[in-house]
Amino acid sequence: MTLSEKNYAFVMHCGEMGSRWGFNRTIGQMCGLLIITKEPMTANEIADALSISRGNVSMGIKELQSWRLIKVQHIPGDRKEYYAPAGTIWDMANRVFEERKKREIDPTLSLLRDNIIEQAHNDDERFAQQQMQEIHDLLETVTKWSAELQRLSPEQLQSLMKLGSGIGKVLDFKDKILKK
Amino acid sequence: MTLSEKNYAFVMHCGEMGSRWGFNRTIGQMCGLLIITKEPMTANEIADALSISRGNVSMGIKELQSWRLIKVQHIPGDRKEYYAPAGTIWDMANRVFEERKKREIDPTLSLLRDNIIEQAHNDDERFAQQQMQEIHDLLETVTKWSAELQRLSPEQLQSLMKLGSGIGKVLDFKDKILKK
DNA sequence: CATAGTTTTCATTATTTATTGAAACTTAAA
DNA sequence: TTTAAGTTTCAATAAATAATGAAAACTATG
Repeated sequence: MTLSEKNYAFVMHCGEMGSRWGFNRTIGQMCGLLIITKEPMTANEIADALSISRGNVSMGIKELQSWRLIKVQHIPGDRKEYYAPAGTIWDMANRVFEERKKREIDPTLSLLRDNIIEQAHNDDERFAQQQMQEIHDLLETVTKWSAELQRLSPEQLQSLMKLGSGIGKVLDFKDKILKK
Repeated sequence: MTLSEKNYAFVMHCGEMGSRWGFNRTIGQMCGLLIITKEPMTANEIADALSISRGNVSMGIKELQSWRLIKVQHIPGDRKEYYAPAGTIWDMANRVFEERKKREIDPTLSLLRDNIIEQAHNDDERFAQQQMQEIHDLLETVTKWSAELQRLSPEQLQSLMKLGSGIGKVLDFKDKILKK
């Protein structure tokens, strides 16, 4: 199978973006390719479609699996492994978020806590600690919130998403109610 | 000035993370260094503190300025330029968000729109377009929301942040009100 | 307008990261 | 148990990215 011009452009774009989302170009391309391809693909088909080596595909698959972005499927009477996206677009976006949180935010929070609990010895250290505290609080808020969003039911989520500029109004509303 | 062990660890960590947030290791270190240093620093001080070349610092400064993360200050009677973070931690986080949106999401949205408006010629293209449409909608929602958050007053923002698990309740509440 | 302090540029070099492909490994079926 | 279809590994190589530092370009000041 050969990609149409538009689809090719999309896959290449995923490559460019991929490197900004935590994996490298090739892996981004693989991900994009699997997303726009209706049928699951074999490793060789992926290699052909992207003109990359079989070994490279194998490594990419391993990586995409570690991000829980693709799943393996089997076809009866066929020994090859077929790969497909592991869920909807929304699922995948969530996975990338979760995974990046695990790889970036969590270690950072841990380092910040280590630094903050220590007694500051002088003014410079005191200032540095204040700053780290701010970063820490910000990251913790983000963490709490992302966990919160994932806990919402799909209906609530949709409701929230549609809210848009209404969010401010709802907040004001809530405050008014609470004051009573 | 030489960094304390803890502060050094923080700066190095910023370096590691920096590469995941859109800039390279050195630039991440520079950013971290400026954040935990109370007084604005000269380019030479930065170079010394991080043991990197003067030229490298110059390039890093340019990059950090393009992200609007640092500002220049002058001291009367001193020809050197002094650099400091451009705003609070929250401001900086916002900038990184905005800037990444501009560099990653916007071009992606544009490419997706180009592909979606085109008439699909066959089933494969039709499927690909559906998927792209989903990505498009997701990204647009994210975009709308981030714009929304930036429009909130600091008080509203804080109120929202404190809401935490209350968000579900407020949503349900809102729905109930609307139904009446 | 010459100078000295300072910053920027950019060709070269160093480092890091990604890719290849042949060999090793795995496994279902004969 | 052997075979062959398929997958993975990893040392070698290629490609991309970052860092250096000397030279060029600025720019306040006398």
